Amino acid sequence: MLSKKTKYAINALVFIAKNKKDEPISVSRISEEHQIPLKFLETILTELKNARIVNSTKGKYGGYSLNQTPERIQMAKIIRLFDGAIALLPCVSENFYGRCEKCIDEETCGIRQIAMEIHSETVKRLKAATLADIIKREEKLKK
Amino acid sequence: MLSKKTKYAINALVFIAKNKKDEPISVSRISEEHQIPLKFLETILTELKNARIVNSTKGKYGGYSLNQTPERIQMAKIIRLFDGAIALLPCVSENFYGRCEKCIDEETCGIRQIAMEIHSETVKRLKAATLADIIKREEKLKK
DNA sequence: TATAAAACCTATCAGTTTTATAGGAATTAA
DNA sequence: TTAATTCCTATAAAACTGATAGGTTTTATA
Repeated sequence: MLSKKTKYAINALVFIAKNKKDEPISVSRISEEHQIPLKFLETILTELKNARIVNSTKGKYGGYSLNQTPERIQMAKIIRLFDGAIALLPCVSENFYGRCEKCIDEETCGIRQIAMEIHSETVKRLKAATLADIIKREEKLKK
Repeated sequence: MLSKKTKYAINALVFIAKNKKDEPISVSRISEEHQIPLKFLETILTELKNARIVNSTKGKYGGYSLNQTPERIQMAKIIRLFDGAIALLPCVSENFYGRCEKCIDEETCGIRQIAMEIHSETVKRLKAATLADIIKREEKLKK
């Protein structure tokens, strides 16, 4: 399951992306709109900023805006940033590889093979799921 | 990521299933073979027993054996037993449904639609992944 | 130049979950 | 009777999650 942090991050990004004027959006604005605790959301946006997904404008009338086009912001990246590995097992993870505890032989592990297949399928979909894609889906669903 | 509990459970089940003679297998035997803490493994097998996946024989020379054929024991079930929902979001879970916090409209949520697609694909694979399937895969990989 | 609204910084913390450990009671084959 | 086992109940350390607290710094604008 995705953590609240990841879900809040996705909601915030969708909210920022939907804003057509190119003025930055403040944390307090997103916080009110989505009922996300202000201070918690602040740390989330700081992480997104450190990952160069958004950038910030300081001072009055400041806030956050996207640092990449919505087409380039993939859910795979957001999830990895906040929740870590997407894989079911560390031994099939691309970005957070690790051996399983007490694994006898990775090469002949049956459950590993299954995890690999699920992983590649899931990652493929989470890379296709960009901010732009999500917004397009929502527009379609609203009709 | 799967919890250690789930991984230990799968390892234990594979070990029990591989045993051809139909004598039960003791927890201590699995614990030694797989380096899993004895008492921890005990609680895992108790849960598997409560879920009617294995059954137990008490007393000397007792232990655990499968309560279903390896063809009927699906990884989906084991994972749900120890880790809960397979889905990325509670709102697309079959067995552990719940609304997302602060969700405005489930029907028009874009990330939900993506989570649904990933969920159905993943569950399909985790249902096909039976104990028998895993063992067959391992035999193939050993060649 | 004062003010208000914002990001930025650092620290803390409560609750839950995960991963165990401890010590025995009951059961059963030999 | 003994040894090996499951079964039962309680406890606990460590890590993680979700959040709060109290400011400092920056900047647009009246």
